[in-house]
Amino acid sequence: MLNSSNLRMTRQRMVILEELRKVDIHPSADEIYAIVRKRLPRISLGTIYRNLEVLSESGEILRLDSGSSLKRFDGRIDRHYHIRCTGCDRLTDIFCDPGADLDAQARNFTDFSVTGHKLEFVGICTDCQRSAANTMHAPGSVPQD
Amino acid sequence: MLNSSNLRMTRQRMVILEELRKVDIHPSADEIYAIVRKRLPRISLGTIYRNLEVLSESGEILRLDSGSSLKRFDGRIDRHYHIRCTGCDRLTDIFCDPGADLDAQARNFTDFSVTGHKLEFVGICTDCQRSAANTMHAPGSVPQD
DNA sequence: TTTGCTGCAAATCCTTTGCAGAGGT
DNA sequence: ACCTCTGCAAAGGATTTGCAGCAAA
Repeated sequence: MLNSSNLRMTRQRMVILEELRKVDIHPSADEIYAIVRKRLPRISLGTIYRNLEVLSESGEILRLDSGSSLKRFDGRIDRHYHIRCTGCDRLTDIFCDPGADLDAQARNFTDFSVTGHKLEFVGICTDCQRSAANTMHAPGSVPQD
Repeated sequence: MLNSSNLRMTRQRMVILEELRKVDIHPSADEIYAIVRKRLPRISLGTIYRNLEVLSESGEILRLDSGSSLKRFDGRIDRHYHIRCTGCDRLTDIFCDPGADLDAQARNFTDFSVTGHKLEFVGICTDCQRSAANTMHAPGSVPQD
């Protein structure tokens, strides 16, 4: 999969990927650093970050807690969800409630005491749809799905 | 609501709350700083952060992108969700699929082109349930819900 | 041989904190 | 008056980046 671009499977990249596939603790970059250092004592944290970036870009691993890195705040405290635009990172309210019994369903699959969930939709806002259409296609052929 | 604790409604806190209720852009701390500074030019970023903390603790506003602040990585890329323990922040896989048509439902409530969603459950893991029980109750009376 | 990758260290970004004085209640 | 809150500035933690040498292909 890496071969597709001009990416190289270096020893460091290999070990990071192997170790990440071994564990189920969903480690942070720092934890991965600690784990990988047992096999490659001279690896640097920068290399860890750069490879996690490459590997998640190429789909070999998942980056959790994604979306924008900075916290956002909402003056509305009534129950609603959000949808984030992958183009401009804008966050918009969405007042649907598709997950009425999400928690109840989850309880069948875990021994956690389930107290709630966080659900955020991802999509492309109308502005970004428009500018993508203008840049890449003849106007009017807006990609819908 | 603030009156409940020994909290004071200062001018700064007031303005932050007012401005946050006016906008729908879900601003970051920095954006709130910029907005509020128009009315209170001498306010500091530290004050913004401290008040956002107080206001979200007391339920006046919502803090989005919550959970742990550091990114985590997953070597499994097959479709699955996660559940995070509010006690120890541990992240665990959960292989249920309650949201088969979440995206489809969301499409009825937005003009975004919906491409997906991020769903994370929240709960208390068995370890933390146990230690809470040991600390706060007689053993055996584990709080279930 | 080419050029992507590495280690190192400095830089950057976002957020938190210590302190002495200001201001709610 | 009491004690929380403020502005300021410095510290903190996580992540990114510039650079010269190294090593996949």
